[in-house]
Amino acid sequence: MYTFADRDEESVSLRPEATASVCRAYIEHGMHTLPGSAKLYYVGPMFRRERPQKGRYRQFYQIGAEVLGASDAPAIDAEVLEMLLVLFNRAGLALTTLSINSIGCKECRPIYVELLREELRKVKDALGPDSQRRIETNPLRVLDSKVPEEQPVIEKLPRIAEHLCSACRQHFSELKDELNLRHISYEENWRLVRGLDYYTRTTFEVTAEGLGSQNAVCGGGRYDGLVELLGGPAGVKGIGFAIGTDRAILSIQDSGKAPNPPGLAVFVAWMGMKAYPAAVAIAKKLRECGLVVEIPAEEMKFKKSLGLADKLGARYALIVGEDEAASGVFTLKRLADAEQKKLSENDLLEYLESEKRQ
RNA sequence: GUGAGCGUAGCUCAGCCGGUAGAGCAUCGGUCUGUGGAACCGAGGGUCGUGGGUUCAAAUCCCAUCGCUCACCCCA
Repeated sequence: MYTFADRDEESVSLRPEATASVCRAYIEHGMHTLPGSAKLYYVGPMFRRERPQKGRYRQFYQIGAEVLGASDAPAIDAEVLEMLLVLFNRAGLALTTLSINSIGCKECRPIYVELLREELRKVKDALGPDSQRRIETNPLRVLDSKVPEEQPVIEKLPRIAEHLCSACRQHFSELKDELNLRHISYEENWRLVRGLDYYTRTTFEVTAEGLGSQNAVCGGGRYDGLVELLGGPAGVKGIGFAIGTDRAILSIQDSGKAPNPPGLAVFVAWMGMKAYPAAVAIAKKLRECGLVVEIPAEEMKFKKSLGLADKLGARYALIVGEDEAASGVFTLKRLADAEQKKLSENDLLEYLESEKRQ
């Protein structure tokens, strides 16, 4: 979290994420009295202080969703993941991998963490300085070390899946059943952890291609203890995710599947000042139909006009010369295949209206 | 916070051991006065990130500074 003093010496902090904020809103608005689980989402800018790198900016954007309520049914976790993957799919974010893990609860995790710490101490000499430090501060973090030399050592460490209590073990097992029910493919990653104590059980992450070393586009998990920790009612469970919007966009762009923005539909190629009034009039009517229209502000040579229409990526050129202005019959040219037809104003509007829907 | 790399035309970049800045693409005009994409010809566009230093002379060498990129750290 980035905290600093502003001009009035007031201490200001920039929010690094929104889950806690959502929990506070849940508490403040008494949402535990709402029927069923509260299903919430947010979109907004967040801030971090670290040096920027690819897909990791000091001001970044997150899209998040949270489910809060009395139930911690595995089906809720699975539904959250289902929604997330549907969203990615619709957005054209392909080649993603969903990793899941369970990090236990306040009963079983501390026991595992101690065990892990003891095992880490035995192999301390094989680890780098960062990991050595983390043995005491946050042993779980050693698991996501990227140092190549440490990998064989880490692979031999005790795994949390083998040390979950029976309730957590069952929850994780049921989660996998629920995911299968929804035909969601995933891989288990026993090294996927969260650093803070209020995180429980399910953790997950979605990674995508084209992002360098920062390849997670979404992270999330269960945080059954957080609402109570923040002063809310006991027994409220929660799960949610946050999408790194900047990274998701980078990955979509990289895959070349970005949807095309609505392009220029009609370029009004007019010739001669006698045709100009008719051109302006029809351009206005086309715009009223919701079409994106470009009309040159100054007279230009006809060849140049069509050339400009092409360069601007217009789908159609509407030709308005003296003949058209006099007869009221326009010439519409489709630029992709050079096919053109003559249409009265009404026919033109009708034709473009039907084209628009395709 | 740590490490590495990079700032030259709108974009991508070249510019060897210092000698007053270049290409491709893009833009604009012409060949071409009612039918686009091509080709050819021509034009415009730069305090070489900024400040200082060395030198007869600095885009080039030195120092500082700002910005950007990638990675580490961190990841609530």
